Amino acid sequence: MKALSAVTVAADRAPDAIAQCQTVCSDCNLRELCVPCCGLTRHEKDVAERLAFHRSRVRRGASLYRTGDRFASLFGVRSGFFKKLALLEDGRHQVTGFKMAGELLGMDAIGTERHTGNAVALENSEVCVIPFAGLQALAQEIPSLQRHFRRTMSREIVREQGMMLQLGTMSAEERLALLLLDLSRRFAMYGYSSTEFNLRMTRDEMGSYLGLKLETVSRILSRLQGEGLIRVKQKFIRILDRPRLEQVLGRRQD
Amino acid sequence: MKALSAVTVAADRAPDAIAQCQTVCSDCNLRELCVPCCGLTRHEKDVAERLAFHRSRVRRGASLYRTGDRFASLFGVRSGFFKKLALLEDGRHQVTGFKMAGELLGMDAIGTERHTGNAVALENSEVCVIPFAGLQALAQEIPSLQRHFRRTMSREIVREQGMMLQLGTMSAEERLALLLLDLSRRFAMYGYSSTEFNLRMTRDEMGSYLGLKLETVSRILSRLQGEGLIRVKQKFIRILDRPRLEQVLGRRQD
DNA sequence: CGGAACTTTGACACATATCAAAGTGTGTGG
DNA sequence: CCACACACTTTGATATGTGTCAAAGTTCCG
Repeated sequence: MKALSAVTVAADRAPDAIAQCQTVCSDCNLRELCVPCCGLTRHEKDVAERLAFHRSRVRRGASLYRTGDRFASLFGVRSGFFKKLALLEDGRHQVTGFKMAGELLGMDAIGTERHTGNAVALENSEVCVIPFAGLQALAQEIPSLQRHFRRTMSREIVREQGMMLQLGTMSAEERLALLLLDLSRRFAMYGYSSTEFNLRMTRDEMGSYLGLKLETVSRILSRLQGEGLIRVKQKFIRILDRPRLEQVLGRRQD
Repeated sequence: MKALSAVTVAADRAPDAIAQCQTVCSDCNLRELCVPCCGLTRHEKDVAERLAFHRSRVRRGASLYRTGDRFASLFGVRSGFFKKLALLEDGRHQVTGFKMAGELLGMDAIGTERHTGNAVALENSEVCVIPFAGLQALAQEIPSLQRHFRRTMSREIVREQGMMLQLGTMSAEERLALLLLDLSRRFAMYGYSSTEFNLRMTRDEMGSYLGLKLETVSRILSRLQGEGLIRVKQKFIRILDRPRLEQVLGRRQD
């Protein structure tokens, strides 16, 4: 895959795997989501030495992986922004999620042999490639890692399923509020501002994710701005009145 | 849990676990979905002897498990019909799927410690209780079982996610066609008629699953009947023109 | 037989999609 | 550096699908 051909920067300054891993993870914003390096004891970290990591750049518009690709690695997003796509049988496709720096990509494929969707960079990005075979071998020896990993994976599945479930019963306004608050929370979690951020996706991509047309997305954003809940200027979003934005989600009692 | 208190019939005629398991599985319609008993070699079956199975009845309207219940067992549906429910934070709930004889229930909880949803019997049913701890121990020793199990689980997740994904972009008519064809396919898979069957769920439950109101479900069924695609009489469904019903799903080209 | 639960159908309201056109921003090549 | 093309966004007018409310019909079961 072209996107993964770039020489890793980390390899230059860190000749052996563990040093590299430490370099990667110490100043890395993957935090608790970085499965192999966090929550391990000294000894376990030694064992982790066997895992070979490397970084890789993905240019805007390039795919990190595609539907049907053999599943070999997980990807930690070090910087940048991705969308996940599902291809429907009839050739159309739908955005199934967004991933930002600090989050893991590729878990959709665990259990199957192949990736079940595409991951496309929405801006020039950098990922940490985590070979799954090595990770699994490691997990055999370190039960805490096994647990951590299973928990992360299932949380991911529950979160995404819950999201999709809810979307089915929500109005367009509720969907937008949910997306904005979700992005806000995640930006905050990884150390960015929770009240101002730039959307990396287009209205069309938001709509695809939320099950709305791009015009509807645009209209609702304008409406939320008109009501003083947010400020919108193209891709820039500022949350002006979080409580009321949360109320949009809260006021559904049937 | 009340629902699981019934004395197992199988235990009476089969004193030891393996004999019981064979009894259960040989005339059981779980087929390839019955994780522990299928695809095992002679030796592996011996190992499987350790797994204690039992059967249990669940009366119409009773819960097999509830949200938050400690996850201890998987359930193979031997006979009957279940709906799965998700409880949304605001107290409302939504049908997330239906399970018929031959299918597995409880996989939603794997990875977490607790069940993430309810399973309610829509008619008097019988399940095969599969203790997960034993299953997992067994899987440690039998790699093929491990694989089989992971594959079954991930297929389940992919199928359900795909379903929910698609629903988001479909019209009411497409949703109904999808549900009818899905049920038809599954009835056929387990040896029942694929062209005539009785729905076990109400219009309201179909609607909850499909993201539609019960009146809409009723109207669409009437419309499909008017067009000669199906015959509807209350809960009875006969598929009259499968090709055209499939076309309802196929004619979505954007 | 009577009541409860479920289903069907109609009239109407409303949210979102569709179609169309103008506006804004961005990158590229001259 | 400008100009042009292209991609994306906004807004309006209108169409359409589904929800809502209401009432009558059906089936089931005590």
